[in-house]
Amino acid sequence: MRLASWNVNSLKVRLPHVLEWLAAQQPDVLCLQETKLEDQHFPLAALEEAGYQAIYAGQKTYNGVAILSRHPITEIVRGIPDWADEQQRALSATIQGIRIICVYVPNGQDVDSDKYQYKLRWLSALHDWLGHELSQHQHLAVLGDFNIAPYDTDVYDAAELGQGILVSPAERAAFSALLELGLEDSFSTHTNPGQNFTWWDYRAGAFRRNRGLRIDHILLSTALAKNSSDWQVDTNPRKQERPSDHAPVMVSTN
DNA sequence: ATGGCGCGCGCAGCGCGA
Repeated sequence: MRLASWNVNSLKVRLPHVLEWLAAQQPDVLCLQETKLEDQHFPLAALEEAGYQAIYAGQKTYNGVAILSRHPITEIVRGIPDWADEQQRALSATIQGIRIICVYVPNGQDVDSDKYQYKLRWLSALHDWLGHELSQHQHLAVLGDFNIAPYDTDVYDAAELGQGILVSPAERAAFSALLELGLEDSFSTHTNPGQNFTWWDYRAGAFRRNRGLRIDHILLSTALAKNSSDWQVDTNPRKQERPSDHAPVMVSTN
């Protein structure tokens, strides 16, 4: 199974890129974030034409997540169970025996903001939920935009970013706590040392200068990680006209 | 070099992302 994740920053605008990427890479599963579409506007027909089933939890203007799959999708759950959240940031389902969890972790805006506190609460709720899910599903994958760069090697300039959002100690501790549940960061498992960014600011030529961050992740349960291989980030979509600011990431499992 | 880009909304300019 090839599992992938991509923050598309508007599925309406990025649909041609998504269709092109699906045709080129043929993932079994693609988790999307920031679809920014209400469910009645989801481009289901075009994706089905491309050979993908889809489930989605969207809202107007902001957020929104979806899971595309070439295989049957069952046990669909919207949001984090028993945790009230008006923002559409989580969607899960079982595909080919793998529990797939698609997440769009809040950005946080600034460490002094209410949005940052919401981000930490959201991560805590995610932690508790994943603990339960891991007790139910041996083969589990969490894919998405985590808005956390786990290590200084995951940022273009650690000194410049300081202890702001995306790299603050509390966010990194929350990320580590997810791994301690029994999840492996598939990047760490398979990639040689070096920078493999997944996001670059639209401004100031950040992509051209490779001033990016690694904030999109694929976490695999121990049993699933054992037979996984080939973590990749595909920077080709980021080079196109009107790209998403994120690049898709993917990993293979058996 | 976070004032600089790109998105949605909605028709001007703002909130937001990371």
